[in-house]
Amino acid sequence: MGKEMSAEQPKTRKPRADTLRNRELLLSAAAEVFRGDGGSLEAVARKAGLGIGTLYRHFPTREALFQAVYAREVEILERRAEEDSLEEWMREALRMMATKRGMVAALAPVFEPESCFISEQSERMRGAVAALHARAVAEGRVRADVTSEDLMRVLLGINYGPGADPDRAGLLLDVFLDGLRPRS
Amino acid sequence: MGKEMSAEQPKTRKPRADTLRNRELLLSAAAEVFRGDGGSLEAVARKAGLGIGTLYRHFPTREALFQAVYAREVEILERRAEEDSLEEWMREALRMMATKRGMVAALAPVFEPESCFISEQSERMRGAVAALHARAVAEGRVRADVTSEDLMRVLLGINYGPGADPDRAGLLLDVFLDGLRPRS
DNA sequence: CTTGAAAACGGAGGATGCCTCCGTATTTTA
DNA sequence: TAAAATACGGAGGCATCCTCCGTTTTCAAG
Repeated sequence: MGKEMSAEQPKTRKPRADTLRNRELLLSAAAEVFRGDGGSLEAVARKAGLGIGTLYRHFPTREALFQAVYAREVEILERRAEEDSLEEWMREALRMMATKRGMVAALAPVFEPESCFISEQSERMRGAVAALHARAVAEGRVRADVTSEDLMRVLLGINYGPGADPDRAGLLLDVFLDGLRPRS
Repeated sequence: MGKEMSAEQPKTRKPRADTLRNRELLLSAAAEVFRGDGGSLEAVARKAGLGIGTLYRHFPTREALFQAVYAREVEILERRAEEDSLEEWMREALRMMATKRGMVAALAPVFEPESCFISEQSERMRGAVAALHARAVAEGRVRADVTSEDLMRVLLGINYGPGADPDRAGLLLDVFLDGLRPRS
């Protein structure tokens, strides 16, 4: 808080090339390893052809890695939120999550309910849901006492909760959405 | 299948006293350790003042231990299933689960979606839900395409899924139950 | 191009947890 | 009380986590 007064341009070096390259390597390795349900962090580093230390420097925690892998998909969802209806969108999200189910298992070891991966960076995702939710509420299409975060909860719960079955998730979402309509 | 023909009384010894005592010690230690979210099996054995080997002999797997701790609560639910309505019962189950949320986190490390703790021994719990569900379907009070196992999934999902919030679970269940009524 | 310092890499190693195995101790039965 | 049955304890092999620091790579100033 003392030395650097000026904005932020003067003292920044260009980011090193290997850093960016390795980050990419790690992300794709992680996606592949985690897809197989239950890979270790060391396995990720190995598959990327990098040291374990490098992995930890890029992604200090399990969650950080997970979120980074997910980032791109979230962006897509974010974009779709502008044209889809709430129901369409939730179904789309459902499909997307189904393909990555294994990651949660891999994530589980250090899972803390508090700093859950819903929060933090995926603020953007919540933003997308919030927007859709607000619209739907304004149009009187959904109950007002259910929050957009509740929607996330249900989505994640039927996908990743204990005993979740991707084949049933669609139907369960249908039921929930039915119940979501304002009381008649 | 060859030697012992008669029922099961003749060749059974009396169960050893230490076995029963230790089983109790382990169960209460487990309940306490797991409540604190994220305890190790070795911590359980330590708190019980017993060797890790003893723990494993009593409860060969994480799930076995978890289920044993839960057994009593399940019995209660089983009993209530005979007098409660489906909705009342699910709310009761909700309350019960809320108190034990940490255990799922502790269970997670070896979590296999397949041999999930829903299945296996807690067959009885599923039986209870199944009975309630069958009754409700017969009376035309719920959609027939949702199975009793789906009900468990939702219950567990909104309680233990990522981002679950015990304070919201009740409302979410309400919504789901609303949607569960047959399409008009 | 050279060069030195900033930045990043690699992986050894300490810590912890899982689970098995078997020598020792306890309990039961005769 | 002694033999047989049963249970106990915890060392040890293996896997993973994560940190720490000596070595290597990259950048940019001269």
